Amino acid sequence: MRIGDLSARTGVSQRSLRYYENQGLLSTTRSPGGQRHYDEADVPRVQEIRAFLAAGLPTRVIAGLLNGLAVCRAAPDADEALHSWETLSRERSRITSVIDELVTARHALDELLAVNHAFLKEHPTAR
DNA sequence: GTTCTTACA
DNA sequence: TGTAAGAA
Repeated sequence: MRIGDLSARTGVSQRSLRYYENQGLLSTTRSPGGQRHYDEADVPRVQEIRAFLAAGLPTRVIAGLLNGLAVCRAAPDADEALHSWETLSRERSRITSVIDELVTARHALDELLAVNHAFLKEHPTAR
């Protein structure tokens, strides 16, 4: 499929898709005229890229993760897959830490909101 | 009509 | 990342 199709199917702009390719996150095949061609597997791949990007990972890291993912899928029991597996596992831990920090931040905000709510309850005219 | 590259806001 | 410009 062409870039317009992939864009429509993933909701990701053509601009971003070209950018992902430049960052080494996506590989494409070119038609004689120079047009990019994507295959079905690129749809879920773009979805993964979006998820990692949303998780705050820099494109450089994502490129490495995606490769590791490919390696593990190709030969789950190969030697090379072990290193990739560890890298992926490490990244999972990092993301878990970030989530924990976000949850903590949310708790803090909840408390501030609770205090503010209590204040307004005491002084209805304050607002 | 769709996509490509390059460049600018 | 959006958008514009000019070529393919």
